[in-house]
Amino acid sequence: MASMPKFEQIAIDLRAKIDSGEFAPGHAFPSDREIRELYGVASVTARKALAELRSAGLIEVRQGSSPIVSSWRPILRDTTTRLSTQLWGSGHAIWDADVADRALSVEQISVGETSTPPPWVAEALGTNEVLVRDRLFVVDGRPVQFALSYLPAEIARGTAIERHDTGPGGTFARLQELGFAPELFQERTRARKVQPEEARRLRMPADRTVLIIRRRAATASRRVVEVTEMTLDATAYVLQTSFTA
Amino acid sequence: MASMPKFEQIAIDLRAKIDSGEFAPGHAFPSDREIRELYGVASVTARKALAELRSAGLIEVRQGSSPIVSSWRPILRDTTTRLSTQLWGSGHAIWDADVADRALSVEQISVGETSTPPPWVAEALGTNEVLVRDRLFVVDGRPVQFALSYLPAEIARGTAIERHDTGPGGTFARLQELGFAPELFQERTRARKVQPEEARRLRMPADRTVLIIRRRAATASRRVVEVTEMTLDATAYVLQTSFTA
DNA sequence: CAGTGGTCTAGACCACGAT
DNA sequence: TCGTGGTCTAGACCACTGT
Repeated sequence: MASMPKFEQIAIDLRAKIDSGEFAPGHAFPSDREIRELYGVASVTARKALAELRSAGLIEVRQGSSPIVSSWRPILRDTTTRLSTQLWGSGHAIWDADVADRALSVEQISVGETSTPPPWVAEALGTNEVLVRDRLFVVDGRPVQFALSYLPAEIARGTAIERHDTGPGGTFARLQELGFAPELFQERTRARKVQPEEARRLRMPADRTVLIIRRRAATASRRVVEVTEMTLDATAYVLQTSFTA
Repeated sequence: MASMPKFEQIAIDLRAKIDSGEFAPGHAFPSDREIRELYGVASVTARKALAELRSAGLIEVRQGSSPIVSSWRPILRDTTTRLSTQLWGSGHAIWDADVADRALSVEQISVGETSTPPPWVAEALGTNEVLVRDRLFVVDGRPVQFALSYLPAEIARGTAIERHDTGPGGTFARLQELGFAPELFQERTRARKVQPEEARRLRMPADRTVLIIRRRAATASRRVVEVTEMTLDATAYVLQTSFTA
């Protein structure tokens, strides 16, 4: 295809060399200067090709040293099973189903109250007095997601939900003990470019995509008892959902 | 934030002017030359700011004339209800639930057989002899998705599934009549940059993101009778799924 | 034909990391 | 200190659109 832009041609060529194993995961990758010389193009063009691969998550880029071919394996996040009663009812945190074989840590936990939540939160919960739980999830040393959870202060105040460690089964198990067992769930997901502050927190390139998942959890009597907004590095995840007709 | 790049500053500023209504949906937007003069930057910088907004779906860009502020409202695609028995069992195509109030058309339908399907298709269906249905979905004049469906030729050959119009209830209703009613479903979704050929078909900018959804449909006896790969313009959709604990 | 978007060149400056 | 990535300038050429 002679009509294809140079930067795209170069990106495709380099991508093929990753797929073929010529550049192996965890090893060095050509710098922009080397690409300039290899393909005989200007700086901007070489950088645009590099940006493609970085944005796609194929290479990891740091100032001061050459890029490295990524060895990341995406996380499979199953919407249904991770929230099933079997899991969070039997002493497992809902995250367990995602990364059973991955090294996981939860960092930067903060808990607090606010009376000025985002409008969609206030509308969903039916109150402005909410407890906010904020945390960052790190897998294999890589930040992959942060999540903001909101609960009615009326329910959560003075309970283990206010603590950093909410105990076995997590927030949902505590809600169950309080008589507000979540049974109905709805998630809405969209994709958009990451915003600068989000990119900083997730230590990801500024031109990458995030998945925004907003979840509502309600009791059997349809009272919404928790809403969460999750911000995921799109290159780190595959979302899965299973259901029956 | 003095440390923010110029192109980002400009993009944020222009975005704010869209949000505030200074540039109204459907109306003209500054060209790159106007942005160059407004902000006193070079061509490349102005273009990078414009590319941000175009990539986010906020403006529509055509060579030869100024950009236009987009008036698109995202499609809500509900994974669960759109596949419920009530819908496709009662004479509605599964798409109906998505766009009940939108002008929808299905274009570029092609049906054929192949003995060299993608590996994941052959593995899921347990055969290399498959029927392929390919179609493009257009909403309000905008291509928003194309989908490739694969069924075992053994089941679909000689049935209405081979026709462009599969009749009331679509493919799943025909499968039900043939004794292969789909009852178990699994979807896997990931986001990545659109590829050049995909962008051409969806008439979307080359730097945008697509959502790739792979669905498996199986009978109650766990025979996989259909798999589909859907390619969605990520700016056109919000994905929704509802479930119970 | 003029204006526009898409791409590209050949430089430049800065911040950062490894040595 | 030197190579790297991130950004930016001031031009240029081409393809396309509307007048």
